[in-house]
Amino acid sequence: MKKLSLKDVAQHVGVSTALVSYVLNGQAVEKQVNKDTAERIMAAIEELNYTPNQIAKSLKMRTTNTIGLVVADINYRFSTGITRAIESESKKRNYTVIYGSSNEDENKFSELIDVFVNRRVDGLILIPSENSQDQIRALQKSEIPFVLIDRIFPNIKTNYISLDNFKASYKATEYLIKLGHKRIAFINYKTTMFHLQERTRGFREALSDHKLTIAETLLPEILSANLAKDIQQAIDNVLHLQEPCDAIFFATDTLTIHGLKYLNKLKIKVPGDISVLSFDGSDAFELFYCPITHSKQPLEEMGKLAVNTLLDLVNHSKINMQISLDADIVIGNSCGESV
Amino acid sequence: MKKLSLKDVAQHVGVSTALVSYVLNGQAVEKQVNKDTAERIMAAIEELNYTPNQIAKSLKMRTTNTIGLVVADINYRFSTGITRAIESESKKRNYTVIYGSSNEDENKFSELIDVFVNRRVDGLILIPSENSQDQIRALQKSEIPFVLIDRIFPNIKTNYISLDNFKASYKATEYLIKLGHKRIAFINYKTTMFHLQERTRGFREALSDHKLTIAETLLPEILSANLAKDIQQAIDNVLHLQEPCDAIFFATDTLTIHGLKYLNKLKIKVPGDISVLSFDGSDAFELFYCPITHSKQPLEEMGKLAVNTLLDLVNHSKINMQISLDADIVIGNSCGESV
DNA sequence: ATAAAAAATTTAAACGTTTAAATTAAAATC
DNA sequence: GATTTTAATTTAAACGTTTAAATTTTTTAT
Repeated sequence: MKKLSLKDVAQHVGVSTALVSYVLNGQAVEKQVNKDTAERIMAAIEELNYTPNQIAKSLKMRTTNTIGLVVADINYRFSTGITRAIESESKKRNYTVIYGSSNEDENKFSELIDVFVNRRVDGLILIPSENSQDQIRALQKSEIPFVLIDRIFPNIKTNYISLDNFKASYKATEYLIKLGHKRIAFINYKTTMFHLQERTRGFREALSDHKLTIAETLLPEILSANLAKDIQQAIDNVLHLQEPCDAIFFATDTLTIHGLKYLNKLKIKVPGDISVLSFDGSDAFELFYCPITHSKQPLEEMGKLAVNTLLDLVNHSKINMQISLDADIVIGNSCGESV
Repeated sequence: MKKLSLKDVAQHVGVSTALVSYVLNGQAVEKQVNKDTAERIMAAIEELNYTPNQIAKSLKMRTTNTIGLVVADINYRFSTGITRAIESESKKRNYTVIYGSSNEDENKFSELIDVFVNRRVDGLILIPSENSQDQIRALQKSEIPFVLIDRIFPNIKTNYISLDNFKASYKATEYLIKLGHKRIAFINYKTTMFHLQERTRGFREALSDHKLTIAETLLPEILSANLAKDIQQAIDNVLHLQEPCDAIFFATDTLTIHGLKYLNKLKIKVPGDISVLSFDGSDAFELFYCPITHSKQPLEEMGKLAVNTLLDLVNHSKINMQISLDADIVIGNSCGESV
């Protein structure tokens, strides 16, 4: 059962390939194809069950109707959420997504982009890994459209859809403060990534705006290479200060998970002994005995906006979009809300 | 910065496109290209930073070096695990994966396959949704190679990589029995899917082989459309029999999660009040107070085998592979192990 | 020096589309 | 019925590769 070509259906109808192409692409009226002929062609397409060869089409049109998506790690809840949103929005717009995960490795990130560019994707949606500025700059020099999601580089002017991490963190911190917490620890990665630094900045500013002192001992930094141990160390430290802390705000869901595991191990009760607030939720929270209060990113919206922005760029609009969205706080019971 | 073509580098060197193509594809010696010329061409490729247009190449070669992957739902742990494995193995073999999620919808499943086929993927790796037999049969008639993972149709002879679900379930049940449990409930979906039915079969056979009576009341069936409520109902039922059950074996990780949430709510302690065994693990288990004993599928291996089998097929080997793998039991403490 | 053999290179068609331009057929106008 | 206008269709080049076959150049043998 050889795949048939447009030529085959043209021959079958007894007409040139041009006509078939016209009716196939809905240009029948525009190109003044005889109505009767058009119908015969349509019928033949149906009958022979012909589907055009996208590869040939792509070559001719110099566009592939394909979006390349690089996520930071497929195992992140953020990644699957955003991927789902991007995929469904792309499909609506008749685009296919090619997909890859950098696993937080800048080299793999670059490789994936190269592969996608060679495949002539029409555009890229990227969650860049740390230290990939050079790669992003190189991309800018090429003419291929791209938009960043989630993580951005403040020194590089690109199109992006991101959370207003500063604001989200500020608000979440404020939420803790208003519940009466005075000694709040903020556990974040030691990182050069802007979006995470912004979370720290938001935390600090909220404290100082509410006249709380910022104790550096309450701001431990975790090395992701040494995640589990560093978190245990950090928690031990903030719990054993002479003025111990009354709440911990974790800067990512992964940090929260590791933190809660350790608190479980120490038999420290949430929120009885200590309050916990998480940046981002996780399926893993579901089985914790106490619903974890967390700020929640609008993944659906981000994905949708990313696709729409990208496709605008693909269609040669000269827009320049820097979109920052707000997070919601999902209120659980881990900050002592019901007390 | 216009993308340059093979012709451009040919002109730059002052040579025909054929030669450039030969050295580009490592056929320099075979095609007796002058060593010096070959070097000049290489140099030019480097200098101009030329990369071939994969689209044009695909059109000519009638192969795209692309694999289409359809998973059942991107949010399943199984999906992300297998995707990761497939992606990394594909990359090793110089293939790109195009990817989509059917969200357990047979129509979306079909659509995705159509899109991929139109894109001329070289082959497909599929986790079929329920009721997609017709689609699979249709695929068989086309000449495109594919392999199923995880879920298979016993009445259709296809290449597949799957778990031996019967055996895995049998062994897991046996594990419970050997720990002394006598009244074991098995909570599964009401489904036509073979792999899940096999789990039930394994459970039943293990019981009868160990001379335990099979009480139908201990085998509730859950409608996935009514997941949360059905599970609560099911748990209520098996707990309030006159001879109540001493262990629950959940047939999937999702069922386990919902089950544990409800047990939490009822303040029923695991394993103190009841033992719990899960088919497949989940990140969500991490924060449960008790490590959940579960059988674990070899995702890495499955993904790798799927890619290798598929690529064998793509290369016209006439193999016929039905591979069934064994699961491991990851021992936690939820079946009363340490008592 | 010439013929034959081997090495190096080029030519040109093909993959399956799209589409501007050219051509032909039909209808309208005088 | 000749001319113009409009409608319908075809032609052919192009997209960027690959590769069999043809051609040219160089080397070897006589």
